[in-house]
Amino acid sequence: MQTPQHINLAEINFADTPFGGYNYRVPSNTSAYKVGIRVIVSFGSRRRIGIITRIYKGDDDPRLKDILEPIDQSPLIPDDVIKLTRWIADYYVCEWGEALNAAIPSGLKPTGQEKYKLSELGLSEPLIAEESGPAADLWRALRKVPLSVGQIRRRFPNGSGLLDKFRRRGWVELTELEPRRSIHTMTVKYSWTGEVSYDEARETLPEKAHKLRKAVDLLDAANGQITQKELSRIQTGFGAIMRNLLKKGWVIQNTVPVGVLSSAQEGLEETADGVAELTPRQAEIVVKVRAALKTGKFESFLLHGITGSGKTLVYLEIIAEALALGKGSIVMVPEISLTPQLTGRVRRRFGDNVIVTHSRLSPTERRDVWANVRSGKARIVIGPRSVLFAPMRELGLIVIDEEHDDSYCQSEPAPRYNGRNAALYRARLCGAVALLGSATPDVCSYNNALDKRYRLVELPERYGKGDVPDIWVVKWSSEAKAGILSPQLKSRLQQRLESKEQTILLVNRRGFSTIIKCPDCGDVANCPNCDITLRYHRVGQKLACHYCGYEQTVIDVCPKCQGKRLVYSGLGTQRAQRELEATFPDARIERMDLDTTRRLGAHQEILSRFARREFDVLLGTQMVAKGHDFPGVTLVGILLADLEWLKPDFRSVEKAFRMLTQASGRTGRAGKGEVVIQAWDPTHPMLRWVQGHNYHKMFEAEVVSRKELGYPPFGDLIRILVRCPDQKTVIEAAKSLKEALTNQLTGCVILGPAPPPVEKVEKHYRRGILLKLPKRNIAVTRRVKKVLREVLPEFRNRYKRAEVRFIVNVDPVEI
DNA sequence: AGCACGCCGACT
DNA sequence: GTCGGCGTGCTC
Repeated sequence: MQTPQHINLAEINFADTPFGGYNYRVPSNTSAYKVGIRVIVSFGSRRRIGIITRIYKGDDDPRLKDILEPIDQSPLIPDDVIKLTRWIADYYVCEWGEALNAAIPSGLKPTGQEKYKLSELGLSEPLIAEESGPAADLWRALRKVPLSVGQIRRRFPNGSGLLDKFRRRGWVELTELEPRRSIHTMTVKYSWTGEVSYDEARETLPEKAHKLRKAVDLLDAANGQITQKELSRIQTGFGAIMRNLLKKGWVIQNTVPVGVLSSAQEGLEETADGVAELTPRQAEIVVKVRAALKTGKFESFLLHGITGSGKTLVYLEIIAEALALGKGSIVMVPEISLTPQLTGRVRRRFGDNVIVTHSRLSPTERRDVWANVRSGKARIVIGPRSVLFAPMRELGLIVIDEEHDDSYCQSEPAPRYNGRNAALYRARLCGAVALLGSATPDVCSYNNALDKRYRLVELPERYGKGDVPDIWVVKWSSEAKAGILSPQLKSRLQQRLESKEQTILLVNRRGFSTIIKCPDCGDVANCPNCDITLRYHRVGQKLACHYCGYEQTVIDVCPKCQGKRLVYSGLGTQRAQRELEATFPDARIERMDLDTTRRLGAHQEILSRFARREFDVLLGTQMVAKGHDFPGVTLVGILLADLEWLKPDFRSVEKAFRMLTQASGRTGRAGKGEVVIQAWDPTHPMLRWVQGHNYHKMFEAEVVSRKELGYPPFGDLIRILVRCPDQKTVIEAAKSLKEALTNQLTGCVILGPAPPPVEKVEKHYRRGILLKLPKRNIAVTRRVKKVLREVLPEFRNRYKRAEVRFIVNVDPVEI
């Protein structure tokens, strides 16, 4: 039985700082308040938008405030996603609000920031209008337009002080923040009233009223219903015309949500699909997954299928099954492969049931996508990492393509989470099937499969007549002065050019030269903000830092000793391009790297032109290695292969294997292909595994070395990065954090603090602390995270003024 | 994060 | 005495 004091309370979390759960009273009309809706509450002197994360009965307390009003009519964040964000916050040691923020589509976040405007008292301050000085300037600026704290700080010297003064005098007040209420984009719909028939209308209208006649014709053709949005696509300037019809009483208007997704879904080519017939192996896998789907219980599969083995077809069959069962599907793909490859095939098969999200969508488009998923209109949603938060009803399947891909890991800002693992958790919450696919699975995932945590299904053969390519490894060194191509690669490239076949060359480093050194004093051109050499870019004649984006003009005199013999050395894509053009003057060569694909659509454009054989050689960074089919390609050359496994990261061998394997997979789709790998050290064992197309060998070797060092999957890692503009402070802060952790933690190894490979980035010095926890030891993991939750806020507070940041990364992808 | 409050030294 | 700087603590 309830006591009278037991009233309805709500826990509110905010998606911005200050985070932390706060409790409010639920007003008497309780039915409007549900978990997952946004509400407006009073917080200190301000008003904030929060999300109800829990509704419960509790004792009243005079300190509690009432929720002011609800924003949404139905939950913005469905129940399972609320639980998912809670899990992310716990597991990845971040604020719940940060995780919630990741789950809200940008088109539904509050518009703008809070701004200050002059209060009545401020406006009536007569003196200041005449005076000069910063205060008067601010007053005049605010009289024109409200400004945010940030704007004031930027535009006025001592802005925060001035603002403080204004506040104290009561001259300013905050403007109301305006949440985006409607989850739909609205448009005006015109409906033919039928008071006159279309023919009568046409007779009434004068011959010359072309536009009015056109409007009537359009309405006639559209069964009497047309939206402003549709009209504006046909022709501009219908506004006045429709007002005219409105006045005549021929049409009525009302505001409706835009039903059809705007530009979001345009430009998605539907790639031609061959006859979709499953091989016996594929069919076997489909049967297994289908059976799991039908049980309505959580189950996870790892589909290990080499490049070209037909993983996509398996996905399509399972999605079809889910659709037939009335269940929704989420398909997660790496950002880069959101080109027509997979999306085109899914759309072709499932048409309007499919919706695609990607990073280039505007906030409004994201909101549309979100609304269409939630309404149940789209039963299949495809997108990168964030798609895992899609409000899909009756979720039955999550496909995670290229499950090993690092783009599933968000490193900045918090929540620093692995989208693949979070998706697995969501599948668990919903009783859905998770289907992870990869040609070169994450070593941890494969280990999970062997441990029976996932069910392993494999496609070891290429689908169709494609054959695995021959892979040659050759020694190459810059000292040889023979140019960037070894004789072996050069002659093969020559052959391809003669026989009109295509070649892909991978040089995983941007720019022209990577090191600029003065031979007289030994000085190397470094970025002023980071501990890294500047790269020379021939395009634009500049020196650039690839970490922070710093740029300066080319130098020909050493800034230290005025020596004039600066040496520009080191190979990047731009130098490779120039050397190739010099060696093969008739070849048509295109470069694809971050610098040539910055423009919207440029990436896809280059690939499409290559597919149409408009050029012979595609040269670029690792983006040339990922997921595209080019039947014309019969040669792949990989330069500087050693760079990959020399990276200071416990997963560098795994990553190098993957990249070389992926690149190799770009050839041989339509017959015999060849791959030439150039390396300083051609004896590296990893190269044998790549040559033998032997994932298992790589896996076995990695297992041995990681077991020895206690790295995943034989131990869990948590990395704490401490960064600060001052080197001394960062060293001290990291050291004392380590001490605090050492005192409070047992059962885990604490390494560091140590400077990371690049110590200084963007004017901030860094130190890393690494916690090695025993494998899957829930008790230890829990204790460690609990200690972090207690200790970190203390340290953040203590070092707040020194601008020290403490960044926690659970299961980091690099160390 | 913002904002209030309270404690100090520098000015009218 | 008052103004403004900055350190500390709270926001349901």
